[in-house]
Amino acid sequence: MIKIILLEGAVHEFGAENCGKSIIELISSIDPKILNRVVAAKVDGNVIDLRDIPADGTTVELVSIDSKEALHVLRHTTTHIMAEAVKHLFPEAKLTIGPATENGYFYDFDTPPFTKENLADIEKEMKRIIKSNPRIERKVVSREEAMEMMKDEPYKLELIADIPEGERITIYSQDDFVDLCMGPHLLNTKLIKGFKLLSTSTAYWRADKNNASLSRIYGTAFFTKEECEAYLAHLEHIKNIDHNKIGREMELFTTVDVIGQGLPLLMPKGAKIIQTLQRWIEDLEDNEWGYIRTKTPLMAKSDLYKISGHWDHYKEGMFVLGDEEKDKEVFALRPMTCPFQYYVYKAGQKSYRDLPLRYSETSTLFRNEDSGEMHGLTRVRQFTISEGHLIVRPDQMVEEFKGCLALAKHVMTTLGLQDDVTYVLAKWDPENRAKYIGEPEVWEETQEHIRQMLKELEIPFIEEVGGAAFYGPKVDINAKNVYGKEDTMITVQWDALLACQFDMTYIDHNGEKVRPYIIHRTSLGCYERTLAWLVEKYEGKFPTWLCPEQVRVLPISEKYTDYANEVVKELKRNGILVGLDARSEKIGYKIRDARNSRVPYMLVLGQNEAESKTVSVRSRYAGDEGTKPLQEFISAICEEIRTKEIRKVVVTE
RNA sequence: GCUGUUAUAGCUCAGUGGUAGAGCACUUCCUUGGUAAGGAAGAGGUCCCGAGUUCAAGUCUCGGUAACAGCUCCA
Repeated sequence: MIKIILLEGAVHEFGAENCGKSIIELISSIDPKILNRVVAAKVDGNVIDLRDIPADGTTVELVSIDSKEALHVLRHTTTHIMAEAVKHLFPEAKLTIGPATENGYFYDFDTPPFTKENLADIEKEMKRIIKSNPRIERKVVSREEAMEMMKDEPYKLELIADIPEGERITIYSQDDFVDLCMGPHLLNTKLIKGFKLLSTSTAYWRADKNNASLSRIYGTAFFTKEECEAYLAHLEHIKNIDHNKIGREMELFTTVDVIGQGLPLLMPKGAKIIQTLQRWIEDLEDNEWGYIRTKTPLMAKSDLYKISGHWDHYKEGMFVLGDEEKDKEVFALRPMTCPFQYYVYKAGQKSYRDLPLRYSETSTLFRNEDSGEMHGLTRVRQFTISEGHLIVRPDQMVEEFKGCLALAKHVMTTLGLQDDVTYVLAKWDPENRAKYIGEPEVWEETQEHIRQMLKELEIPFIEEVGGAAFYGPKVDINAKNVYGKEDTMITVQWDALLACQFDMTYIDHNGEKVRPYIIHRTSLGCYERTLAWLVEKYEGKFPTWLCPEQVRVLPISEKYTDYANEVVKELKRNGILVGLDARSEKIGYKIRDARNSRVPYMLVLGQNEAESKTVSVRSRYAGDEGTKPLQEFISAICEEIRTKEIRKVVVTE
């Protein structure tokens, strides 16, 4: 017996006499029209092809065109259509792989890079193919048959050779196009209503840079033209909130070719925001979370890095000053702060009573990234992090680690980013023990401790096998940028090992020298990267406490410059970051400029205000807020800054 | 690091071998009491850097630098 669950939930049962029929045939016997709204099927949660023949006893669920899985199938089929079009226009191009992705699909070809014009031609050919509505066929074949069919496609032959013995091999085809593929695919192309080729690039075969460089085409597809257009509009929108674009427009940072790659210059506004963040973090750590501050050198002799292991394993990533052959001493700019803080610890004998010691430093680091890696403020060669090392007794480890997570959560929440991050418990890989030091039981126990802490702090998290450092598991807090690319913002790492490497000890209550444990952690992570993230999160409209300009004073004409100056002085006296626009243009210009600068409050001053000592407030949160006494406005904004309030931007303009 | 695209005024860009351009911004003057744009005049350019081809290079060729996209990498 085979059960088919229809879209509306009704269950159809087929007797044994129907075994051997494909899902298409089974559905057609109920009502052929169902096929217009179904693109695949699911058995035990696995998406399968409608051409498949369900085994006796199977329950088959249909996948409607409204589902996420359906979009995946649609895109997978679209990429095959694209490959067919490429084959028509570039018969010498060799096929490799072409999967659907989160937002679309790509296909890699071994052929010279495509140009923009090529893309337009390919798109045209795809339209022609889709219009002709070819039937998409599937064949289950033997390995030999597959190799015969793919004999002119060396990459496909390589893939066939990798298919495990006994696994089913399927070939999909439409028109003259034949491709090795697991499917599932649409039955024909008439459901492809909206599609677009987005960009070209190159990629390595099997993601290995030693392999051939392939030409990739990215595209996307939807079941309706409207959805496709909406997605393209969305792409256009995110381009306009990319920190690398608006961060420059807002004059937060800039780059200069003669200064170098990955070395952005923070301009006054960007520097102000980072200063606000830094003062907040330093005070928070020192006054409320028990940290003590260090200030250690930005460079050291090679000797230090030889002890830490960086000289042997990370020299390529460091800026080395001097020539090992010629110079007596060679220095390198620091890529991390760990050993510097360890030597602060080692500068005196420590008792178990001294621990935990929570060292923190606003630390500038230098990493010589490969030239293609730099991006805006998120991937740079010089950056500053809130780096800390907690030297603790083993029995304090859990509590202190939990404290670091709680601090990280507090920081995220204050910035309004708590819901935008993914907490990742990066674990060891028991299958790859050579990569890690320590006993399996200790790893499992430590990981369970961390799991427990995250649960107690009510932090949702995912677990990732193999992401741990060689010395211990860690929690990474990751965030996605506007394009969906993930970066680590904050990390808290468990380290029961490095104290030995640096010969760090304390005297325990028996009077014996023992090894402390170490927690490597950041509370806000990299300031530059955080700024980038805030820009994208708030589209440049930061919470008031972070704004480099919190209020702009706009006299309605030059007659009120004196009163404006008075207001500016009073705001400054209250610690408010204020700008004055005393140009002689019409007020409309001034308001436009303040809005473009994303200033949260504007005070529009005219005769009535000057006489009655009030201000007309216009804010990005509520539009025109009316006229109020100056002191009332000051108290309100000071309170907003003090509490670091995050107000929702109301679009009134 | 790899592949591709790009680099012209503060910004966005036009300019396919023959006198350096537009819009916005800027400066000055006039105008202006209200929410995306009043008028006039003016200033502003080693056309990224270096070499080559040419009678002649912003334009063609080569090398470098930087920005962007993707890949790879991120101890």
